[in-house]
Amino acid sequence: MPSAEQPNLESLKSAGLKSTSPRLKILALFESGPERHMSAEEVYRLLLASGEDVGLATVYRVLTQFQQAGLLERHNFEGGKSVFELNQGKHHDHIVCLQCGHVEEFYDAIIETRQQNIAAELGFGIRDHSLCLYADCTKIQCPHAGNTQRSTATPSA
Amino acid sequence: MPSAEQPNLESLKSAGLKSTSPRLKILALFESGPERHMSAEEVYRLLLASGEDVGLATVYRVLTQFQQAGLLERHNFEGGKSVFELNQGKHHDHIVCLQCGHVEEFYDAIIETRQQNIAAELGFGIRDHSLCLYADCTKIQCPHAGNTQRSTATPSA
DNA sequence: ACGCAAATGATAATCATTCTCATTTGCATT
DNA sequence: AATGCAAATGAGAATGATTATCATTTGCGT
Repeated sequence: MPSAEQPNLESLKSAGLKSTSPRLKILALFESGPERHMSAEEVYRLLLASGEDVGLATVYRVLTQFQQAGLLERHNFEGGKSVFELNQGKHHDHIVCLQCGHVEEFYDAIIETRQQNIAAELGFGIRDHSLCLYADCTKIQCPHAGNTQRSTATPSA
Repeated sequence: MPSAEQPNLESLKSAGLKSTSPRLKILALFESGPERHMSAEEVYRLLLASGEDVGLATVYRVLTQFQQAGLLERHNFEGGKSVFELNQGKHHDHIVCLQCGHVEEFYDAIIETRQQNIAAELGFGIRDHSLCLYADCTKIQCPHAGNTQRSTATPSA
């Protein structure tokens, strides 16, 4: 027998979390699911669709635990619901489709540097930051038309 | 008698909104109140505190109407609630205290330019964007300690 | 196999916000 | 100044996302 290779079990263990069925399934969904960025309800629906029987409350709990453990990142884009993605270590910003909520990623070294400089100029350190560009589905040929989006949601500046 | 000078009445009129007591009071609060950035509930509480009798639903309605009319800007920072500020025409980004939600403003031409470039590089136009830096109260000597902040709120990147 | 703390799932509760609807009010017109 | 009516208001119900509660189940060390 070859030596075991179960990164998910390891991730959970090192996070102090028991290796349970819902947790493994949620982690697997982020690692090999159809979408990198998912809300709690999307995760819930995908699990139900694949025949898994997990409660919505558990999904919320697990997502929050994973976020606190550093396995996932949480984003609060427009639309009123949190979106999660696998924490891959590499920082990046986002561009979100205002029509369907689909997310694309980008990274710009100049902006990152500038943010640090601004923080320094203002005399304090940034704990975190959020940069999100909003665009229309039509412009980015987004393949995810017709999703949910809160009606009154308006981009903040 | 000198010629009338009532910018608020004008603002409402040109927005197609009737000049009512709640609207004038809310507008006045943003123009000369203690805080440039306020949530619906903060507005509501300040009005109650100053003896005005407006309903919370009306505050929400009026804020949304003002935003749609271009009188106010709406921001969706961390903390789960929308924050409004007078639309002064000059675009700026924000730095938000993670402890109490107090907001400071800044503008950086380099970042603005860079965002346009990124949009161009990715091949589509930005409709809007949101840049927000998050810091701790302690670091910015924020005078507004002990306010509300959703416990699970986490900065998005 | 045991035992117990941790985890789960169903449901109630909470929070911000919007909707409903009966009553009131601004304002243009007599 | 009196009238009329659409627009606005306010109280409370409804909604949507998320969290808390609590009895039952399960992972895992002994």
